Amino acid sequence: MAISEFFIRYLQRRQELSAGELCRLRALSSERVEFESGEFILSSRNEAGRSGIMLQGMAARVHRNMTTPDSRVITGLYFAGDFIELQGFVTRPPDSGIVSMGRSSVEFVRQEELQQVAAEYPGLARLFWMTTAIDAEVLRQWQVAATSLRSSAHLAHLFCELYTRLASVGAAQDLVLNLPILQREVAEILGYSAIHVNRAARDLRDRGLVRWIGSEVVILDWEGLKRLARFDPSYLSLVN
Amino acid sequence: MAISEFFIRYLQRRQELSAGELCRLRALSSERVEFESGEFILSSRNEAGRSGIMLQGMAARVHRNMTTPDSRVITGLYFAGDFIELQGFVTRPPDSGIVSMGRSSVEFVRQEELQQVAAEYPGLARLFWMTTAIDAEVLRQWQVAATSLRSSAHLAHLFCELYTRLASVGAAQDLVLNLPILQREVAEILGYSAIHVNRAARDLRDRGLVRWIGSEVVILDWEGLKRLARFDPSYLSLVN
DNA sequence: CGGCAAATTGACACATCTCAAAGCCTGTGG
DNA sequence: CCACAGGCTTTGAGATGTGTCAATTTGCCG
Repeated sequence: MAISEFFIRYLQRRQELSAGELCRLRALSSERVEFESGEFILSSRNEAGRSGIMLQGMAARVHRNMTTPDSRVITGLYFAGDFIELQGFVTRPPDSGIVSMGRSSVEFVRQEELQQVAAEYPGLARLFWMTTAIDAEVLRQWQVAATSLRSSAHLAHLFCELYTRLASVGAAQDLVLNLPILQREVAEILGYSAIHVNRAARDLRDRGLVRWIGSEVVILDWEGLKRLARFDPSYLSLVN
Repeated sequence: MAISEFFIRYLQRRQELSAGELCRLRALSSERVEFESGEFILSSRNEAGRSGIMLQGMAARVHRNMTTPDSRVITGLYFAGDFIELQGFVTRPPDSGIVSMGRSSVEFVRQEELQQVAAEYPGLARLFWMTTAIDAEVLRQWQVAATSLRSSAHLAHLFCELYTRLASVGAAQDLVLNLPILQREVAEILGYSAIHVNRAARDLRDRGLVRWIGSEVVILDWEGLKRLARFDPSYLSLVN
């Protein structure tokens, strides 16, 4: 199947594409796959040598906790338009991978073919490379937030980032997010226990900033939330 | 000045280079600069549009703490052979940058020229891109360690990583590291207070694992240190 | 209605931070 | 060679943040 316009539209969030580049991208062959909640989208082995682009839904990069192997650590989140495992040249431990959070739909491209496109169009190579760099920059900001903010301010920062990212691709609006994610999974992102996430969420509720019921998160006071989280979206490198 | 053989040797740690690639790399022009302890190697503005390769010494990527602006957060360390600010397409806040830890020496290359080389040699483009991905992978592992390990085990993990990285480029041997770094700066890496780093260091000393005096760190029991830190070096993607 | 998983709350233990003080090292000036 | 000053390290005590365990409540789904 030909590659979807999603892919192209999301690339254009970051950089203008020439006519030749557009044409070459449209000639890529791809395969769309739907995933159920909790399924592995790409395992650490990445046997098929594939890269993926999120079309719908949400996915997380999970690692095994080093001391309690039954719990996990999440080091990245991916939404519509985000690349996943684009590179494929990093050796990863056998217990990390990309997991679908809720239902999701992913478009796969063979890595060889991407490398081929990158070789033909240096501008696209640069764009793919930039994607990896932005992913790393988001992680850096997570680390800065983790050491700078605690409890509810830290959770507020996550909500600010997620709303900004989702709104930028039209997957959220009017200060409402749909996050198919449990408190336990938020804990795996922030490095807290699930119970502490619950307390942080209660604090945001008590302050009248956020209402979080089930998978629906409603931001009641965007300015107040940003202020508490000291949120500055520039690290997301969004053009709009 | 022509580019140093350091650069080339360190690239070959990660991937074989063809004769053509070697030739093209040797034609790059570069400039070597020495830095004193604490000097900024690259500011967030990166005005000169330069990338750097560490030749000697140590550097850290620092960010401003979000709540206490006089303290910092360190999200990356760079040693001989490591690229710094290779990409240059990520917008960073004005308070982050690369700082020399102790004296260091850096080789600068103009980013345009690197992009040019990457456009001519897709294999090199892939290699540069891989460098960014490995940098991110190290940060992911830091995050996993930060949520999995505490206190002395966390510090032990840092020592294991640093010794492995430094030994792989010949900048450390016989279980001795020379780290021009204060306890306060280790705290900025691990996300602890300096006092807590001191207590963690005392614990490692009491266990007979590490002796850390001034800038000299001696690993007394490598196997024991690795066991405590649950260290697995595969995330560093080192070939040797 | 029953059953299960998740969310919520409380009590307590442990990890880590902050503040304060003392000890140590090193460079400087007499 | 000594005295001193300053910054770093070390240690202690108390405050705060966060984890664990247990119990209850809520919400969803059969």
